Amino acid sequence: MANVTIKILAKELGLSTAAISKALHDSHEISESTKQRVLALAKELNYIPNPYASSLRHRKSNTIAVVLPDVTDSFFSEAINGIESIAIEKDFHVLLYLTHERAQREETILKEFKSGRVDGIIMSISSETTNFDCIHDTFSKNMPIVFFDRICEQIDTAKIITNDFESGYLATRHLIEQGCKKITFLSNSDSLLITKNRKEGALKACLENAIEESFLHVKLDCYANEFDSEKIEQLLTSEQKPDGIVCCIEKFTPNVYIVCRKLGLSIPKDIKVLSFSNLNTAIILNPSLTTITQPAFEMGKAAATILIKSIEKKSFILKDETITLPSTLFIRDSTTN
Amino acid sequence: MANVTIKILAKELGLSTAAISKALHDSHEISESTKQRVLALAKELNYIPNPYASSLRHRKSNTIAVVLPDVTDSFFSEAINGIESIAIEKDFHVLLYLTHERAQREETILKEFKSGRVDGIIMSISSETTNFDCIHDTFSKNMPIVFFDRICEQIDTAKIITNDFESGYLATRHLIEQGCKKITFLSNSDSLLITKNRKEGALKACLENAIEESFLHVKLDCYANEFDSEKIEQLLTSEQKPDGIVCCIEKFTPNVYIVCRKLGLSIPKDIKVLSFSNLNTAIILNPSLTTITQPAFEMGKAAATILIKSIEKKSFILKDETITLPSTLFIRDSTTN
DNA sequence: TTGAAAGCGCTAACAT
DNA sequence: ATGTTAGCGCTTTCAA
Repeated sequence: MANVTIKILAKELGLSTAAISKALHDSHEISESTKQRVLALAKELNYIPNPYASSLRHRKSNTIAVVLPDVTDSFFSEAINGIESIAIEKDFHVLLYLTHERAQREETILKEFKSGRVDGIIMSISSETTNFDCIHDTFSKNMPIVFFDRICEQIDTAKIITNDFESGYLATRHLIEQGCKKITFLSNSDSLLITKNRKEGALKACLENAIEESFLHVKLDCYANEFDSEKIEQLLTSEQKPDGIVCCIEKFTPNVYIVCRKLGLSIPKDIKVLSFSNLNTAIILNPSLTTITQPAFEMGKAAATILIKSIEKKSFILKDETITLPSTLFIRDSTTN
Repeated sequence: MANVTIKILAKELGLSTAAISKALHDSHEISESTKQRVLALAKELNYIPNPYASSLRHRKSNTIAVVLPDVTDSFFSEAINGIESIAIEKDFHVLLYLTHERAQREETILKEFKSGRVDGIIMSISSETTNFDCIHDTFSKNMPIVFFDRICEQIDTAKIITNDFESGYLATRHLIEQGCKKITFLSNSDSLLITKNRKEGALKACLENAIEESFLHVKLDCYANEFDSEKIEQLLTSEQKPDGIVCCIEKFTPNVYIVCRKLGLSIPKDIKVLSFSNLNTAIILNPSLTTITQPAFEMGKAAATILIKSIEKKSFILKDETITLPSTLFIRDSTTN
């Protein structure tokens, strides 16, 4: 691979490597005629520049890292589409790293970025992450980071989020309007800001309707499926059995549906269920699932746009700035009578 | 970023850069005591090797490319998980490229790989791809490629697939056993081998039951949602209206369900539907969806394992070898009376 | 307009 | 056991 080098072109044309390099970059120092000759030969020999050689010189890799908890979540995979659409446009390459919701993995990944492998990072932190030293450390070493969705408040950089508090509020208010009096918030984390905000929003709706006494916050483990089922079953057979559930993450929905079926609980009659989700099967679930759908693609796009801008123009500095794109509540059968 | 270099360590310790390099690689040429000193300082100064410098020397990037049509498809996102699990283990990095089912994009992406940016490629070709010159070209330049699922027969390399013919056959036989007499195969491509094989399998089942006359092959455009809906509606209101549908790709399912609902067709009573899919919401659809589920994670794992082996040991040459992992038919309500 | 030379950071052959 | 040197492929002064 990559055998045709500038050196070869130079020898072939009786020019210096410097001249070739300049010609290839359309430098004004080089005459039109030589440029033509160089371009022609480059094309003929199928010259392709070695990206690592020029990375080494430039200290720029034209590569960004995308660090995510879970690529099978529809929100994240759509966000990747958004990121990729910009990367392609700006001629950037995308390294994908998955944390699988583990803080430990995240740390290892982030440390590696101090190597200069990437010019910037787009990330959504894991549900476990509580210590931000490592993130802060690589960020403070001049590595641009843009957070999206699961942001890290403590880092003074750009953040792309949705209106989580409001979404939690509207979702819960909707449940209450549909007659729910005992709301449970199925959470994926005790630490994530988005989860906290969604929960706070939910709680506000409960408070406004004086049903905060029965509000429950139940944390499930995103990566222990059977265990989750048990926990849901416990919940739904306990004294505190809710009549309305807000799932913080789409992954919980199948278990909730299945346990309800097993227990003979009808959705939405006995219990109403709603989830944050971007799944396009939501509409054909049984019953169709009311969702809060985030603008995943747009968020990815925004994150990539800002990140790449900050990489390309050093005058553009990532401010501690939060861009909020609104989510949409799609009301479907799982919450309506 | 990446400011601490071997040179700095060398100066600091009064050693040559060569000695540092060897010490860091635990060479037997270096005394234990200096190794200790070097390691200690490296740790203290937080030395992190520049990957591009060593890539340049070694002509090895420890990076693989994953080229996919669509990251939001549950099959592909699970496959990424499998690939990533091996990449992490073997200390490889993963560059993600999406073709969005466009041959043109695929070609551009593949050409770039001649630059030496990656040591190998894992790919699943687009539904449009009919010309393999470009793939062949980069493959013949000594770039290892492993195909999975949507393979390219013409290239003499390793391929990880599932038993597509058999799956198509079993799926269709199942439909016929459930009483279907007019089967339609909703296809995503006219060229993909997997699609052809699935269809052939389906046809075989029809032939065995003498209902091949009514067998239909309808191709939908993966990226034109409304258009697909129309086409499905046409199909379901035509003379040739099937009583059994095999979806080649999960993306078609929502439209099929929705159109059926719109037309007042009951699944499974009036029409039975089945799809190739890895969605874990299949079980809670209305009705729950019968699926052929491919071992996506394992396929990704297998592809990455083989690719990386061929990168690491030059003695291991990718043979034109096909590894077939079996899919599973999960029978659910969408096909049973 | 072109070339010579140095160097990005790391490594490997060949001294010492 | 350690150092010297050259070079991976490309870019960028600076000199011609």
